[in-house]
Amino acid sequence: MLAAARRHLLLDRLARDGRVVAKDLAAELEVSEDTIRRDLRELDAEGLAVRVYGGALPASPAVVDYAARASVAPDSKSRVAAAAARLIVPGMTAILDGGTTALAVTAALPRDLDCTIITHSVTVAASLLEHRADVIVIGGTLFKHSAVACGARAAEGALEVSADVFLLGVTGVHADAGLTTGDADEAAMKRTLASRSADTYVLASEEKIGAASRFGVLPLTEVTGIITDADADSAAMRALDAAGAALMRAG
Amino acid sequence: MLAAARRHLLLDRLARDGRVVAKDLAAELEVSEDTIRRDLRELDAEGLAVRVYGGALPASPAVVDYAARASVAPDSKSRVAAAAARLIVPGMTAILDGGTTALAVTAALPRDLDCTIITHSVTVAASLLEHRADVIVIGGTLFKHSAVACGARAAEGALEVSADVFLLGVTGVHADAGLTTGDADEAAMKRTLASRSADTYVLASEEKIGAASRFGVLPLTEVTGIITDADADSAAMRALDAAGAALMRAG
DNA sequence: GCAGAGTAGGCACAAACATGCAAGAATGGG
DNA sequence: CCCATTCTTGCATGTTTGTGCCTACTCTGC
Repeated sequence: MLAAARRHLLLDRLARDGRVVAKDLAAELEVSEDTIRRDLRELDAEGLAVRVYGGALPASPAVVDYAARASVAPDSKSRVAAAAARLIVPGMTAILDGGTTALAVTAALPRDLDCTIITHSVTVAASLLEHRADVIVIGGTLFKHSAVACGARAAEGALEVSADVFLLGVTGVHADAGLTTGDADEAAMKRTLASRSADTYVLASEEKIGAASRFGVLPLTEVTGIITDADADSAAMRALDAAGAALMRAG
Repeated sequence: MLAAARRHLLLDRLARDGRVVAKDLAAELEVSEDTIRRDLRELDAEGLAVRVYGGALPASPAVVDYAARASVAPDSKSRVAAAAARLIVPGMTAILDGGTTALAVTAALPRDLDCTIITHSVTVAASLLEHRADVIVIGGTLFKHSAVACGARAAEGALEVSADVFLLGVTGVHADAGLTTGDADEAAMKRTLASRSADTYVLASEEKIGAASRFGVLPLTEVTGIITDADADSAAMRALDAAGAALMRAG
């Protein structure tokens, strides 16, 4: 194997796996670890990778985190996100809400999926840069707490789009209070987005079930489904079920 | 798992969950608690986390990026960015372009500065989340290469704003070709933004001087100033000076 | 102020490392 | 076509780094 081709492969692996282990690659390419180490040292010198003890990491920290996340046991948030990501199929147009669970959806979304994602969250948009999906950003005044565009201009922008599915993030899913969040403006924005989509699914990781915040977004029965991995036998889940919520099992 | 990747993961968890418990992470990553504790101790020493009894908490963001900045020599880009950031004074409304140099401006901007920043870049908007500044995002179709909103909707959004100063990023600053960039749509967007601002300054780090790209943005003489730290005696800089460009020394 | 969890420092071992060297392959001029 | 030069690779070397375990100490909640 040519040395240059090997370097190229190392960079490929860095991009794909988010890391390279000198020992493993040496075994795989049937060269000595010294050779791999030398390659990595040079890639580091060129700024294309970062040499670390045991191998190398990509020069871009974002890729590292992506890979690190994928290598550990998924928590409630990522299980819900993975289930939600499966709802987005090729050719579809989806609206993605802001918040950490929506961000987890972008991480769970296949990078080569051909679809259109509409979002009012700058962090969600930024994390979709590495994806093939078309991204449409809804602008407006940035609400710092959850990194989403809000206000009159954002609401106006939301009215100009429409989608097949809306993945809605909330802070509380409660049998009596319904779907709630912590900010009035944000609640209005979420309502507007829901009205622009054929279907709406709620991203409800464990800690949201049974919780309620100050501002109502929608009644439980106004959404297509509530994606959660909370224990179906818990009191809060039974209450939701009794209230007519369309609970969907994640993971 | 590579030790360096584990550190990354710890930082990621700190950012996501707001805390790290040594015992839990040791179990999750299948290493001893000692190892996690050592990692946390080092992150603390680097100022990237704060060690507490039982685990660690995130360091204040201000300290974190001070630590990050201190570890690298300021390059041309950050010198230009620092000079540009000084143009933004309290009470001002500034438009920030996309690109890595504009991103460096956000890093150079004091976190407690009271101002309004308008941007069509999602990465710039995301990095302003920790700042006191009001942020207005211009939405539209995301142009992945430079992480900015482009297209008809973005142009429309740009026409609705106005500002005191526009910090313009380009890929080429050339005596004959003027200010240029690599995409036609982006060039048009930059022109529109310039028309909405009283003053326009160009972020021209070293490597841009004397370079030219395919699409023209503006003639050299149409901007208020060109901020650069390139050698004033170089041929390219002399040519720019002769062409009537208002060169401003950075650093 | 006591019990139990958490911690730092020391120790030992294994893995990973840089370095120098020599053999072999590729390259380039004569 | 051949010889000199350069580049690459693998190996042996002594060194450094990361890790787990142990012990003595410290912190926290009751």
